[in-house]
Amino acid sequence: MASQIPDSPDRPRRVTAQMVAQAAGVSRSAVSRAFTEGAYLDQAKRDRIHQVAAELGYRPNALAAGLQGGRSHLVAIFVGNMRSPYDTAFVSQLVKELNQLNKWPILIDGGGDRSGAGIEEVLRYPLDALIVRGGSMSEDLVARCTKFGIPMICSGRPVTAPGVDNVCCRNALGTLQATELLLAKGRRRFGFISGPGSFYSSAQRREGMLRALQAAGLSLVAEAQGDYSVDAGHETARDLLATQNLDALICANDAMAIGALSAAREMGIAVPDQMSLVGFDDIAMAKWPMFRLTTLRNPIDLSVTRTIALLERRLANPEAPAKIELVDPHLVLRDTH
Amino acid sequence: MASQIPDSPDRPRRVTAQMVAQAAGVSRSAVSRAFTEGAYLDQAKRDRIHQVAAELGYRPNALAAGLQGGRSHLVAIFVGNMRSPYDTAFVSQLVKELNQLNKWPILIDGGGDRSGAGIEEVLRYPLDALIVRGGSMSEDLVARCTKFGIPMICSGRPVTAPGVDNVCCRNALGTLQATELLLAKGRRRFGFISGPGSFYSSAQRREGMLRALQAAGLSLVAEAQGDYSVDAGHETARDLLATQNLDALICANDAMAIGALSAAREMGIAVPDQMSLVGFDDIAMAKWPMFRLTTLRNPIDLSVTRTIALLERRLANPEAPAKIELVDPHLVLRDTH
DNA sequence: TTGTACGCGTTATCAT
DNA sequence: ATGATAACGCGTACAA
Repeated sequence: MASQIPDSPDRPRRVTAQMVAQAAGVSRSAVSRAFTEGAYLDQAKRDRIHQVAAELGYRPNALAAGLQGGRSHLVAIFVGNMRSPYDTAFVSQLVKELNQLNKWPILIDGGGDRSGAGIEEVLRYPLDALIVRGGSMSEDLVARCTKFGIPMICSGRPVTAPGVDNVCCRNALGTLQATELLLAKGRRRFGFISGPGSFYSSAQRREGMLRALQAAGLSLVAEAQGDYSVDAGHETARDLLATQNLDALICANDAMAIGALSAAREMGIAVPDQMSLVGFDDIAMAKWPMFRLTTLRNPIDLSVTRTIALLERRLANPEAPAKIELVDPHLVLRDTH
Repeated sequence: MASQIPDSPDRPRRVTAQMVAQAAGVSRSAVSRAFTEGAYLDQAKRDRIHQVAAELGYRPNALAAGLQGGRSHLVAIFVGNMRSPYDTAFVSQLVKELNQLNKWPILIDGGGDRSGAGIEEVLRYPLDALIVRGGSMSEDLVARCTKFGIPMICSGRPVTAPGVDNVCCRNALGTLQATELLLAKGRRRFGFISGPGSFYSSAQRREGMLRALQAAGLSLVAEAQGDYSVDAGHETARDLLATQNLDALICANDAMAIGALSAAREMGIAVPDQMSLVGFDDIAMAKWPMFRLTTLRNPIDLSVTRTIALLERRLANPEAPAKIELVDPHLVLRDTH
């Protein structure tokens, strides 16, 4: 069939419901109904419309649909650090599950200075929700979102504002258990490599270890600070191990633990014979044959599932009270403890 | 009268230009102009409007703005494999640069079976562009995009369709150079670990190595196939090295090379003394102290820069002829060659 | 410089 | 079951 050439030759305009209606000899409303689940429409007419729409390549314009009243199906994801293996894995999983829900994730890199401006701009879209993974958001930005009635779900660092849902790992519980395990193995001289001072997860994980040590009447022998990267773990561990005689080293995350493991090997410190080494997160690398890192699993699947559940719950009932989902880490015993 | 809305009882509605206009005692178009760069408006009035807008928390609705005529500022990114370190790093960089351009990236996971459906749904938004990173797209999907006038820019596997721009690495050149280097070092018994048969990059990289070998009057001693993952590299290398006596092993990507390196060490094969090992991509892990992998840098910064440049060029001139940007890999000599 | 009026493409309401 | 019509919120040509 001879397809009609669009009116404007300059640019290929989008096919609209109007054009489909004209081509199929029906009204605009009929076309709209043909694409609306459960709308009253003669089956034959619906089929004809679908066929014509397919020929013309018509799809309802999501911008117009979102404007009209319902949901935009747009969900922003604010990612604290797109270079972190854990955050990356988390976001990958989250994107996949959102796609399956017909929600379309807009990514915002929370790394640079422009991250605040980024959120600000994305808030111009009527988002179905905003998901925050790690990083930190300013108070008034949070207030703005809740004021707009945009559901906010935070993973990692809990945000205690009215109407904000949270998914959070019991960080302290994890390191407490790990420390108890190492104490039971006879370890006494503990070191810790922390993340940046502002990191909630790092502070919590340190806290758990200290509690276990205190209960055993011990205190931390040595401590250093990194930036959650492998390189930082490598460098700080080398400094630490050069001056201190440790028999247990706990790192605030896996990346630094892997760097520390590498440093220990280079320095001829046998792991785990001479020293125990434990990380946190259980990122994919942790189980690679050359590392086989003993660590605490910070379960991504579960966290994402909970995040999605909170999202659906809040979309169904915007007035529901804020909820905080706590996720338990658990020990994964491999070859470094 | 008392028409109850079942779903949303008292959802806080967005602040509109109309409300700002009323609060500031001006017309609605004045508000619109106040937020439009270079529009005629009295400075005092503009200031007052901005102040009132800030108080009320007003931002122009991007959905309505996009619908009205101009660009939506939405860019979809189709990611072939969100678990691949290279693709992940590429996407991170791309997201960052798009954010800086005030373009908002919608991520589509190309991994699962639903990836086609995902693109189909996202096409309901009037996208400014579609960026494809790796993976493969069906012919008619490509045709649909170009028919809609949605600029398409592909990175990795070139798509030869009218109006589709490409950024592509000279894969064969890289492995050719690497092979020549190893030949010059006296290596003669070459092995190759390839990626999935459908991977364009893997086939090209294999091709470059074969050309160099052929020029030296040699042929490939052994070959195996993995899936671009570290585990696959580890397993296939172990099988390969158990049965073959190689003095050079080239892997189609870094992840598999790192797995192979680990396997070689476990088997007591000294790298690089007994055997040379070369990867491809130069992902962040390649330079970690425990690997220090000799590899071919597939420059992400440059590829992303080129991708962005192609995007801007096409937005400025939709009728421009399709362009393919070739990016040169280059040898990064570390400790495994 | 400013206000009025129209169109963007859709869905929902209301009569038929 | 179906067609006309009213929002949705914005940018802007046009008139003043």
